[in-house]
Amino acid sequence: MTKKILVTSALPYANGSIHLGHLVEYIQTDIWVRFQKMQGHTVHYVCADDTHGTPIMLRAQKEGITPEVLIDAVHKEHSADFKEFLVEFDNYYSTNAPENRELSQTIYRKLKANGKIATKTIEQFYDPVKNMFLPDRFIKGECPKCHAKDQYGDNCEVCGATYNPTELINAYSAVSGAAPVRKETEHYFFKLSECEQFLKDWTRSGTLQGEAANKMGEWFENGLNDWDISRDAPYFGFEIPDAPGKYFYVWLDAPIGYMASFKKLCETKGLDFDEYWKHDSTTELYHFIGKDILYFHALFWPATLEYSGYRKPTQIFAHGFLTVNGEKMSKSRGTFITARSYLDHIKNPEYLRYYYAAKLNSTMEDIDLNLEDFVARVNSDLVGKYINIASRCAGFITKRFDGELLPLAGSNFTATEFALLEELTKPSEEIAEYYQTRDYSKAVREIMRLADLVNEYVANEKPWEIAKDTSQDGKLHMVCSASLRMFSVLTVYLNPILPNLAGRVAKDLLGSNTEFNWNMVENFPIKKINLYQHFITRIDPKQIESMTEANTENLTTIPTAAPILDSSDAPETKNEAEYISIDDFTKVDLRIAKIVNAEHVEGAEKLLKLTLDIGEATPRQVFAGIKSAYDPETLKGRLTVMVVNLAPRKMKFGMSEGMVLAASDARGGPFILSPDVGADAGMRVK
RNA sequence: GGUGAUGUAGCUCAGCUGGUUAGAGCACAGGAUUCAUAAUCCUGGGGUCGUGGGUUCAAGUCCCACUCUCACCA
Repeated sequence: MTKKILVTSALPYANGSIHLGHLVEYIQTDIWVRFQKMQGHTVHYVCADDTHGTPIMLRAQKEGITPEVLIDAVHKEHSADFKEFLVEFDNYYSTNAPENRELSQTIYRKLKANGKIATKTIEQFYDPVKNMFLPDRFIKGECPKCHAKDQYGDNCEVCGATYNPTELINAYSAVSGAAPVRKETEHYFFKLSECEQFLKDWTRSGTLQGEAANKMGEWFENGLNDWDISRDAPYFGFEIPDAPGKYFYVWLDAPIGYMASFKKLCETKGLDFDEYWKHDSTTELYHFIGKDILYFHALFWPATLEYSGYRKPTQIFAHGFLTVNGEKMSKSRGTFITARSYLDHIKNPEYLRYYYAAKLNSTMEDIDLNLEDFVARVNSDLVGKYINIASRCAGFITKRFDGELLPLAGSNFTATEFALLEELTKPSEEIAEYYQTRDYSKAVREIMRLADLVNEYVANEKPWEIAKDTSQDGKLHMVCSASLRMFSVLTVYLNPILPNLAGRVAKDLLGSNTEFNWNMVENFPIKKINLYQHFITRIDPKQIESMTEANTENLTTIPTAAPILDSSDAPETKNEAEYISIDDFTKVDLRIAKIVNAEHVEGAEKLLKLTLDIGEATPRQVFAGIKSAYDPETLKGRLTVMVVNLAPRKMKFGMSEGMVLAASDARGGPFILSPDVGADAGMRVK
């Protein structure tokens, strides 16, 4: 039975590059979509950039451009990244689109007509310099518990305490640095508290994974609060109808972006939008998301849809996070890898698709990208097992039989071949079920087991020996034909994961131009094969090394834009009378210093002991408070900038003969400086 | 702090409703082989299944406590 299916992946925020963590979801979804299409279903896969909100607005300001220009540039970048990773959206749109504005406002009006909107005056922090209300995460200050400086408004990263921004000591705006003031404002709320029964029923109706349903249970126990859906101007987003100066909170219009993207697709492809979104739609709707945004998709979103008269999602598929080498992605370890950086170094996106597939299941467990394992697994499974089958048999067929494969019919093969072919095609339904249930790791496991069987068959039949005896040409032809037919079966199985490779194999080797469908497991249309050429090469571990190195360097040499805020407007509020003269400046003797040694200081919480070569007879010893941000090993051999004529100072751990310069503020740091290429130890900085 | 998930060979992971000597792939060792960009095949070594209790004739598998890691919530 042909189904009509609409699939979405979560909308990436238009304020940063796609990285390997994002890709887990898009690859997971794309594999599923391709699989569904192979089953003959009608599938539409849509997504969009999530473009609204304060961070986008502030970043655009910082860069001196309009938010529209910013999100347009990011849209191009994201689209290119997805395309190269073979994530095949039917439409990749933007939440800042007319369709989304209209849908958001329509939905709001329906919610309001249904009595689900309330207003309430609340008190919020306000930045008197920037004249804007501040979200919690834009307020920083001293932790009321442990007195750590520069903590966010909601919790302390040092002691883990949680609190309200009002409790912060010496709170300041992360935007302007000014002390925030309390200010009243009227906000609009979605009365989620009235949706509890509906949501309880909905979440129990098989729409969520077991773990996700448990999580929902927790939320229900705590009781549902009304959801604040408005933000005050200035805000980059859509205005709320009949509420001047009030904008939809980004999380209201973001999921509606799924609908908007599909609506746009309907216009270009002539589809019926209502068929997919009307309240009693019989089509299927699936959202792939990360477990971090389950709250929005399993509570707000279905409630929004229900009370504005639309259909609800059929199912929500939440996945876990990505770790790299067992740890959270880290810029200092070089494991915060963008999609682009991966492409630059590893080139082949399908290796990552394969590895993710080999790790993914239907749960919300985190998956780990172990880079060594990645290399081993891709090289051994794809090159050593799968493609090797074609590689070791195709040559005989081309050289001895003019590329002709023996047809499946008749008595061309013995019971052995038929039995093995049967062995390969028999798990077709099982593998399909694994794909269907997003248990890709089991699918991959099974497919590789089959690849092992084929290699074993080839080893047993020894075509290279048969080939020596021309009287056995018939057998040689049979063994190689059978192997290649088995290879084609594996190719069909792997197609959702490796669409490009499978497509090239089908076209360039097996001479088939047919679109893949699942039935080709049984009868792949091959008549004559073409000359075998290598399709894929092994990953050299050095590529991994250079990738992590490049990403480590990125952090220290290029001041990559922190994904969040900016306080560069702050200087305009400072007193400009405090100029210094050039003479004042030249009093500071800055030199390029080579870090010849760096080590931990026993007993010191923040210090590293650096040995700095500035061209003097004996290197300087300097203690620098950069332990929190740097591993000493990574510093050795680097060039940086030091103040040479700072009065030496006796510290608890020894003399410090100068200081190294480093940048930091509320957004992070310290980041030490690096000179441009060409500078060398001892050069004066002026 | 509360809640949830997780902890099985060097690495990545399977182990369903408890049942013979705990599995796979990779890595490692030995052998075979040479068609295949050193791939393939066979054999083998390697785990007190996070820790400690308990239930049971029998527990990696159920219960309790503790602990590690991750996440969410306040």
